[in-house]
Amino acid sequence: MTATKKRRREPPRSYHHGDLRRSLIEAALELLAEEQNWNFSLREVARRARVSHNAPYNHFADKQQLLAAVAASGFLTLRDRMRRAIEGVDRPDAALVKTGVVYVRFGIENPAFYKLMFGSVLGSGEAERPEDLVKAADAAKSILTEIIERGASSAVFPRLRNDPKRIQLAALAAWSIVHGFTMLAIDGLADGLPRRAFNAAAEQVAQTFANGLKASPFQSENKENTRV
Amino acid sequence: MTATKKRRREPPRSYHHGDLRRSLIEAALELLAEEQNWNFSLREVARRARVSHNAPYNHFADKQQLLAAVAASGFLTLRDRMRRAIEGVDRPDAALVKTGVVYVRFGIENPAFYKLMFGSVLGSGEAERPEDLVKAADAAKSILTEIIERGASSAVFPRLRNDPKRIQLAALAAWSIVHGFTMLAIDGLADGLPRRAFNAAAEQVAQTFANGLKASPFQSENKENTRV
DNA sequence: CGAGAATGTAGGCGGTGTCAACATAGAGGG
DNA sequence: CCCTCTATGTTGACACCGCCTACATTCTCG
Repeated sequence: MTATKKRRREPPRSYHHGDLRRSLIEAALELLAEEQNWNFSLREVARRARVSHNAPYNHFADKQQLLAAVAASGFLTLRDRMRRAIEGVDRPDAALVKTGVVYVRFGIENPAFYKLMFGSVLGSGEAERPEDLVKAADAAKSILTEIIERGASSAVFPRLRNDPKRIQLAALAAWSIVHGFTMLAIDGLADGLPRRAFNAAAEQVAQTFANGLKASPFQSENKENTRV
Repeated sequence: MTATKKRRREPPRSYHHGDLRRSLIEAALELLAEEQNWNFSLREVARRARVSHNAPYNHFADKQQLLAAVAASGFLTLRDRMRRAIEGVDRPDAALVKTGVVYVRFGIENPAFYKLMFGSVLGSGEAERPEDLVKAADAAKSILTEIIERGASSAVFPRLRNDPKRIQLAALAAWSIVHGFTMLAIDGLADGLPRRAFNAAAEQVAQTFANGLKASPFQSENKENTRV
């Protein structure tokens, strides 16, 4: 163990690498940031990690698995950022807004990374999706869910009044709008905006959503005005 | 011209193909549907079109451009479906809901296709994005915008009261929530749902959104409760 | 300390994207 | 009507890729 730690701080000399798995993920992240897509070759990743073109196969079954690991790491850092953003924020509505803003900003600042997180999942009918990735995504989602649960049980979001089904739907809707907005912003399809006003717009979107949950349940037409 | 038409209905015999560009797009669509991803090779596309592996380069600068053309075609058929869904529907709120439902269904039924539409756009800082693709996406968006404009000018969506900025934002928010919901549904991240209830959930989401626009502007806290 | 599991390297195979050189077909002016 | 020009296909080649098998080195732990 001490040997491993040592190897990680001095330039990896020896035959064995120490923590190649992590290095590969980091190299992939570099390439992702540089080229803004994930068409880079697995061999190039290996080169960056100063390792033969076949070494990665000891850690990942194929390229797809590497990308999935990168994606998973993305969900985890996103979760951490959201978590840090709401430290010490007590009011659930304020927390929800902060979370949304941080989320959108993360996506806009790391467009390729963000797209990879959702894009690499594809193909997978359902089961092919690596468990780590699903877990990481759930971890990120759970931040939203927790906030909404908190608001529901403390009467800040009276519309949800502790109905677990409504809470789930509210979380899903929250994620939907924030995710959709982020994707459109990344793709430059949000033309209506003054180009630099993304932060403000993101805050408005998040704010509006929170307000929707705060409003007391009054509407008549549809019994399911639970969220949005 | 008549010669061209003839060649398109009998098995393409001659040296020249007639409408290879379209054939390539169709072949790519087939592969996309079969493999549920766009990792198929350009050469395979050429094979399906019964053409040498280099013929595509007479119509597309590279593989990316082919994919972009496929994506553009996707936006156009999506637009058509939405348009057909609201034929004869007069009330803007009802039209908005129908549009949303059709949109989500399209995404869920053609997950890889839908993801390609948004996924292939990447990399492009802004200008690399082929103009055709941008146009097609705008054409799809314009359906939403038109409905919302109609509702705004006919007082069905009083919150927007003909403020063009609010209308733009409302359209963007509408697209955001529908797009986000679709993506999450595709990725199976909408666990809260009974698995088959997507249609119902989609309708609820759309309905709620429309309701949000219909409600009269009453909220106090934030002057910008324009949408959602 | 010695065997076996982990983890690395070397080399090869079929396939890929793209380029360059050449072939054929259709269109339009002499 | 022919003859050239251009659009569109074809063939061949190159470097590179993903992934496989075989082999080498190191680590672990009984």
